Amino acid sequence: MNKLSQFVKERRKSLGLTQEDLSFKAGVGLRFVRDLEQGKESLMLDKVNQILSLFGHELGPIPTERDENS
Amino acid sequence: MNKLSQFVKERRKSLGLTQEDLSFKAGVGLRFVRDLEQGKESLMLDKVNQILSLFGHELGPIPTERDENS
DNA sequence: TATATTTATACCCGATCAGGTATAATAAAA
DNA sequence: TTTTATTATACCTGATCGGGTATAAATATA
Repeated sequence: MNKLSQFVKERRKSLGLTQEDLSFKAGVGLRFVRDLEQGKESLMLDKVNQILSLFGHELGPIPTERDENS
Repeated sequence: MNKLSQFVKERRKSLGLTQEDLSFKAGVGLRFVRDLEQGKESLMLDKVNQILSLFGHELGPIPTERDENS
């Protein structure tokens, strides 16, 4: 479970949507939403963006996680 | 040409690397680097991250570009 | 408890990506 | 200019993603 999957899961729940609801609204398959929330690494960029757009977000390069305790 | 492709192209050049150099260092095919820099939308998430990691970055959800002039 | 809802996992298959190669176009250097 | 290096585009193929479906597990509700 990575940051992306956590982000999606949290946003989805905060909107009171099921995975099925989200897949429908985003126009992707239910299986894709599941793979995403389960932290699958090999996903199509554009499909992920279809989902993130529902949350007003998109994928972009961000500095790699620095260790919090350093 | 989107933000991601611009980011990669700029970072690559700032390091004085050719697309071929980058593809080798990242462990992806040359064709992939080209598709990426050309702004292809349908790319594999993990492959993109292989490249971004060389720049100390990774893909993550960012707020969708708000219009600068509003 | 039992029942319904939601989520997780596994399989099959068409569509498509990534790699490889070749060729063309562009840019840089001599 | 010619030559070289780098980038862009097109084709072919194996591998794999995403959709659909089914089933199981987990969670919530009565």
